[in-house]
Amino acid sequence: MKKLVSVALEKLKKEGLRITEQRRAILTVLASVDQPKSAEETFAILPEDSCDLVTAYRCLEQFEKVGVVERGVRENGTKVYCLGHGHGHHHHLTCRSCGRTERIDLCMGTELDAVAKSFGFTEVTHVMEVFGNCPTCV
Amino acid sequence: MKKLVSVALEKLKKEGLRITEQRRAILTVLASVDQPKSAEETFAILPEDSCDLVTAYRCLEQFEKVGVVERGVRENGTKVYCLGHGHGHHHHLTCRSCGRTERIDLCMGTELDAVAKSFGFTEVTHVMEVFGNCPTCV
DNA sequence: ATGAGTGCAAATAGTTTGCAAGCTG
DNA sequence: CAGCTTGCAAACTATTTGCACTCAT
Repeated sequence: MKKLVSVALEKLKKEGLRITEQRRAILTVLASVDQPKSAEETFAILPEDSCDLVTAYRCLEQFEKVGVVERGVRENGTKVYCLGHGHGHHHHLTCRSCGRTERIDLCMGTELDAVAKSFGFTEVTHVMEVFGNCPTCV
Repeated sequence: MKKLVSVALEKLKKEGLRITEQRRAILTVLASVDQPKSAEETFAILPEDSCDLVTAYRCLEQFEKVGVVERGVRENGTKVYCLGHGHGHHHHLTCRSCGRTERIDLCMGTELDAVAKSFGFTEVTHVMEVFGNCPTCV
């Protein structure tokens, strides 16, 4: 998991962003969990006084901008972020009641790109989240 | 377009929901636009004093619960709703700057269902939105 | 030293809730 | 006429912004 953090930090540097204790802490949290987290959740896991909640929001936004983290959306609209798990783009299956998350590699990014481009759209991105009730929560 | 509204009203009745002027107005708006709208946007299009913004929120929530409308999420997390266009489940390609929306029939709901069920998840739903910059906005 | 990054306070956007009054079936 | 619906006010959650100060480079 340590590696994920240093790779991320490396990328930050490459993109001209500065490396601070706060950013290192946030990335460490994201690397230690296996599910996408919202800014507030990430903040809650952070060691006491690592940084301000606002900083968490700002950092995550920056991280996303340079591609260090991927952003998803919860069923209720909350934005969530996760490190690329070293495997780039992927999606998640999340339990509505307990939040348990499984990784899904299924993705039709290529097809979507093609369709979007046929409409003349550029810089195509997509958000996809799958929700359900997991076996232990039924 | 009129037909869409009456079909929807019919469904409401079948589900035990009451038919009011407010609901009719909201459905009429959704039927008249070809893109998913948020509660606030829908409210803004509504003829003056059709109903309260809160009512729009509540109605859309009810509509979704009984399957009269489908819910999606914008890139920024805003919830959006649209009538089924009479063709059930589908997705959208939305321009980030002007909001222009194209319908996409591409969907891997079946595959997602299968994967989710293999994890033991039930009541599987998914949210997918595609974003890009449309040709006239470049 | 200089501008990116941070903390704190306060403002926003979007949405939800409580409650009394109104209207539908 | 019972109870689903609505309107209004107010609370809330998630997120953003302004500004002075600090720290990484």
